[in-house]
Amino acid sequence: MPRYNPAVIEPKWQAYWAEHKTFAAPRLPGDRKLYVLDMFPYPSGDGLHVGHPEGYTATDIICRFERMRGRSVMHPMGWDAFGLPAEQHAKKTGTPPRVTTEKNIATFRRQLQMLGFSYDWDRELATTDPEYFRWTQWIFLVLFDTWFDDAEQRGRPIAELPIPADVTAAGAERVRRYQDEHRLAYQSEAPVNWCPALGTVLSNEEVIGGLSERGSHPVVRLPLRQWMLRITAYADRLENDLDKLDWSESIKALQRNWIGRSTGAEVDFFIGQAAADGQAKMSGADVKAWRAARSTGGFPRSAGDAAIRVYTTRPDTLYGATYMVLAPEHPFVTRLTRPEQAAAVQAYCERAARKSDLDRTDLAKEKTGVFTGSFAVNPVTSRPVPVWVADYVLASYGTGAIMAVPAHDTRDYEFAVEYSLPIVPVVDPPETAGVDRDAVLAGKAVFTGEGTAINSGPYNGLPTDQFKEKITADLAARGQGRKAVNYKLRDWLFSRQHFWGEPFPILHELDAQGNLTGLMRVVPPEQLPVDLPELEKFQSHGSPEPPLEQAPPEWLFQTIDGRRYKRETNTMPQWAGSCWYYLRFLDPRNAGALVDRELEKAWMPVDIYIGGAEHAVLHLLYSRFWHKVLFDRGYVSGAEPFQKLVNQGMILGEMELTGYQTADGGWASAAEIDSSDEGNLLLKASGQPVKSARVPFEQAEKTGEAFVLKARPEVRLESRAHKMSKSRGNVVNPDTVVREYGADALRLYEMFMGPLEATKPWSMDGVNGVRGFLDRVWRMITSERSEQLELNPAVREVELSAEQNRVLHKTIQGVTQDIERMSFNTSIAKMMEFTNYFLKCDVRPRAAMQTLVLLVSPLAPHMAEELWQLLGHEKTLAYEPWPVFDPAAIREDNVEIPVQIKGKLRARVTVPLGASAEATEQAARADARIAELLAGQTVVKVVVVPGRMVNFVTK
RNA sequence: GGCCGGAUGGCGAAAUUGGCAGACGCACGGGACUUAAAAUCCCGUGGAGGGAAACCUCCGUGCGGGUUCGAUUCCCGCUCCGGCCACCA
Repeated sequence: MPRYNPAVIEPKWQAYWAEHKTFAAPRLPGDRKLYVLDMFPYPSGDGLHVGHPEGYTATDIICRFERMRGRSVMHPMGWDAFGLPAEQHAKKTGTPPRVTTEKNIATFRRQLQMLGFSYDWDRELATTDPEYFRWTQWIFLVLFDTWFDDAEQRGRPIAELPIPADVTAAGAERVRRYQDEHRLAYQSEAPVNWCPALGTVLSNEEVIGGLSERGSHPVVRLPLRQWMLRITAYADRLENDLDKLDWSESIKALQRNWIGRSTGAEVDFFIGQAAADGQAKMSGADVKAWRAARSTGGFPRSAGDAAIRVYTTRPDTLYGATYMVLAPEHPFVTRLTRPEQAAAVQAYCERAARKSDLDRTDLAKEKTGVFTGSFAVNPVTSRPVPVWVADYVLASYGTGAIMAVPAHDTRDYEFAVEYSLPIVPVVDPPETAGVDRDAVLAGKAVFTGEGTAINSGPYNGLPTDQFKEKITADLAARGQGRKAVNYKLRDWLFSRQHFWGEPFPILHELDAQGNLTGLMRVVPPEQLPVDLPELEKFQSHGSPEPPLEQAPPEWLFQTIDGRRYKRETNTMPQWAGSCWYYLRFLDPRNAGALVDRELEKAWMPVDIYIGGAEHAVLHLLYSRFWHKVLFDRGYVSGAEPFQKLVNQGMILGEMELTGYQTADGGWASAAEIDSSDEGNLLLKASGQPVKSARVPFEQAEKTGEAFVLKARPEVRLESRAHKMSKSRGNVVNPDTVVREYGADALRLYEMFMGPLEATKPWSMDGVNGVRGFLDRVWRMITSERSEQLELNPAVREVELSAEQNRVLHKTIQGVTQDIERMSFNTSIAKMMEFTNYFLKCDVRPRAAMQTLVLLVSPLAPHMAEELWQLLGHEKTLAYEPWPVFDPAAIREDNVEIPVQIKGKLRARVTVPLGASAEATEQAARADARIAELLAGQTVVKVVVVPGRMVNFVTK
């Protein structure tokens, strides 16, 4: 019985494609271009995972399909190759990261080529290649040279930044510093997670509960000079432009959520100069004077020393603000702390400083805080409100200070209960709110929804939304507040204390003593790339400084025009290289520009981008940000890089039995475990098999002749799939699958499992099933009798019967539509139906076989090429025209339609295609069974959808 | 807690605009071929009931309501599962 032999056929065609450069993309596309991009992988030491080929197969099918439909296709692949694992491996073994990386890339390349993807391998790139990261550094220089013009909402060259007169007057150095403060790439002190025991800086994800993920060593937070990118400047555009993109609403929602735009108001609470000095309570005269100054002077850029500025989304609850909270890092904390509270406040702030953000959120349940001893004035009630310090207020959001409204904010309520602070309800919940209204009005419960204003002076009776508008305007008129917008999005911390990343093209000026002056200069673009130096050792050096501090002096120091400079020793994060790789693919060897403008204009944007949902936020947001900067500066022609985005679902491990109950409701017992095959027990009960319930041997013990399940019989029969993980031992290796079933089977199976975007479990039996389909196609077309490969004698040069023609054209139509909709699982089902039908035909017209080979070729290209050759063609089928279906061939003369009585199916009748509603109804009434059932009934109504169904409604 | 997604046979799933629920595949059962097994081919396979049989009846798309001649599909209210974010004022 001949079976398709992938071990021979697949390498043969892979070699053919490589030799003929079958899938080389044209430099410039024709008038119908298609740029199809996969999220390029990080080449880890574990090799390819079965999750990778899922998205890659989907894009490959689209590319092969569209090439056959005459489109110019760009389909490249590369490596996101910087990353910490190679550096950690270097620390352990001394193997340089570049060596490890190249080895891993070689493995990934081999595995991807083994799967027969139609990449243009001449465009392969790696982010770690100096000729690549030269342009990553170049883009950093663009960011460094750009400021964001709020009025025009776009990035502009730093040379166009207006300099205030007082800055100009202060001299050239002051001007440079002013410019530095406005660049999209700027420096700032930011805390890092320093682990002294490991001698390294850790990412937030590597710190769990204040201890390192590896080894559980203490981690401390240290401020360090870091590079930041001003992504917040682009927050509005990043949010608004989502509307133009063909992305799923869920991914858009994820990005919107991350950007986290909210509108509300900023409000100033008077504290007075005296209070600010921690000396005495403010006087009524101070308040009056401050108010008078504000009502004529307007709302200043900053609150000044005499007021605490807060941000709130609920200005309508201002009358219920009974206390205030400052974040422990708030600059006013020290000044507002009275001597008698100083010890407590200082202790609290020190404790908070040691906690990471994660720790703070872990303790979300228990609110802690400490009173400063000072008071501020509620701007509308004029009552003094106590000022507290608590770590449930974050320094990094809003103004780092809040007005607390315990009646209408859950966190404030918890805090107020804990510290017995007054709770004043100011929103009357509507009847429909589903809360205990009396409790809310008594200050015994919290209500966070909208309602009607109470206890709010002149605003009483206003609904929440009107109240917000009115009070914001009133505060603005008095110079005590203004409308404000806030974002959860923070500026992007862009530097890492790692070796294996892109060096920054920045030099820091040194003074005569060798200290940083704070001034810097860029490495000019023509001197890029700044390559990584050779490092002697990768051992930890016991300081939070970056590894590049250990670089040889000739790399580290430079003298230019008589001044000494030290290189920046931080490196860029892994996101940097992946932010713009889609541009480089278009022109990968260009030594004069990151991408030729004509090529960029011709190929961009990416038409289809497929990858995992784990990059739904960060990578896609960062890429869009960089692209917008490049767009503002005129280097790319569009504002968005990825027009259509599809997220493939996760592939889980095989289903595992977690408990069992027999089909008839009884319990399986050891005696009823009937047979076993490799690695599994097959459960039987009451003579009936428990449908496909397989128990891995590890869950059962053999005692004598019987098997005893370790699982307990009172547990229901349940099976469940889990994420693939090394620790669970359920990771499927693509090499094994290809060796056993072939690349075409792996590709086909991953597409047949279910919808691309769904999460779905792996099943080796399923792989075997689609392999069976490939064998059936093979047998349908090739000879079963001869040793030599030849056409099956049933395949003959004959006309198709009308029925065969109908099956053929229905298949063409269905497969074409399904691939267009990316519904690959159903397209495969339709080809299976075709094969099931034609295998039963004693004569299989050659034309039909040839068409099927073309239809299956995007999914199973190796076998298709082999069959195509057998059918007498010399060249690859990669550019054969895609089959077109003939509507006339599909049309049937008669249609069978269901006849219902009161919505229940009672009969089927056959009517001519295009029969009128009357004719259809007559045909239905003429049916013997329907006539019988309708006899003596009163038909109230007849619903006829011609060609679809008939429904008689009786009384 | 917030946002998003999902729930259909023993399992993965299909049903494109509200119109014959379960295509296709797996698993399982029966049969053919075979000394035997594998492979292959044929038949059956949502549940319950009735019938010698052809067939027939009822129930059935997580739960409870609603709209409709008709709901897996639309609306309202829940339950459970998964993902992401999470003291964002």
